Amino acid sequence: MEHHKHESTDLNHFRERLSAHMAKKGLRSTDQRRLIVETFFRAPNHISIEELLSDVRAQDPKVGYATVYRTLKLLTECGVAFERRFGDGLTRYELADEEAHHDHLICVECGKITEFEEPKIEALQESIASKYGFLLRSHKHEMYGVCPECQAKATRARRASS
Amino acid sequence: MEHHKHESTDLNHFRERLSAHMAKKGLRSTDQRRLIVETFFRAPNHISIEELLSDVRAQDPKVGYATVYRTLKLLTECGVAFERRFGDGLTRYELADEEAHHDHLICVECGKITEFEEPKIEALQESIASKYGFLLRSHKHEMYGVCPECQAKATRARRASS
DNA sequence: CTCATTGCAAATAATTTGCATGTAA
DNA sequence: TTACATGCAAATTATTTGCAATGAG
Repeated sequence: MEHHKHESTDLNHFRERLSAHMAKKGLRSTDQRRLIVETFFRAPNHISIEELLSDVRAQDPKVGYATVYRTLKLLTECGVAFERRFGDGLTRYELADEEAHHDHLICVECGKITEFEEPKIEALQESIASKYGFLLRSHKHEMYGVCPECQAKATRARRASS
Repeated sequence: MEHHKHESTDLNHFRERLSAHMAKKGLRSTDQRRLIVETFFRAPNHISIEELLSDVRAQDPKVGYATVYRTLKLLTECGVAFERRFGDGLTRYELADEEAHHDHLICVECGKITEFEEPKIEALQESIASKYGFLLRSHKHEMYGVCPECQAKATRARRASS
């Protein structure tokens, strides 16, 4: 069940946000940037630089590492992408889709990432932030545990060894 | 308001958890390990390896980088410490104090970290985990925003420039 | 005695940067 | 034509590892 992030998302909104940011900063639209951005939009969620680079190189083998890093930093700065760091040592990126905001359940055994949404938590967050006088910009909520499959696997292993 | 993590915490509980883990794995108790562990217990929360190393070296200048890394990894493995990665590129450690569990509000301007606790969110997390069949181990909940001081600063700056 | 541990330095890994060359605007 | 952008390789940063010497049990 590979899921792609654009299914229900208005990408033009993000394209415009990026153009606005680039215009304001006097940055230029290049073949590489367009390719990287559109590839990112089409990619599965939580993509790493490595994975994205290899998708990009499938279309244009000459694109360099640094350009992907620089472009993703650009997307992060203008609020089109979020950086995420789960337990493995790499940074992953996702579309900054505030509307359909989701958080993450991460299996500590197999690394599988499950997304969830809980409006009640979102509401509580706002009330906590205002209690401390914070102006909320974004958040990260990650829950670590053992997924059903790995629990079953562990049970089976225990049974076999006894 | 520097606050230290041992004020209300039963450190012996953690010392025992560590000994048990070390006994089970046949690991040895050395001067360096004891020094690093006790220094960590006394340190302010969210300490980085660098900071911890410098505290440790104030007591014994010969202790090496690698030993601190190795010892903190040990503490993490046996559930005495948690690793945390906020926005800056370094790993910070905190006591795995599940009882007085707190989450974090991080100021995106000045980096200040404020801790908060919200039992209602903890409860909701359990219900979400069980909905997906996950066995919950731990979680991270970080909210990013602008702290009251930085909001005031921004307002002042705006006023000055107009 | 034996094998884990240490400190050091070298090795990795992820990310960033300097620079000569290319190219939007 | 004028900066900004690119690709490459070298530099940086955080962390890990190999190894000879040390020390715990």
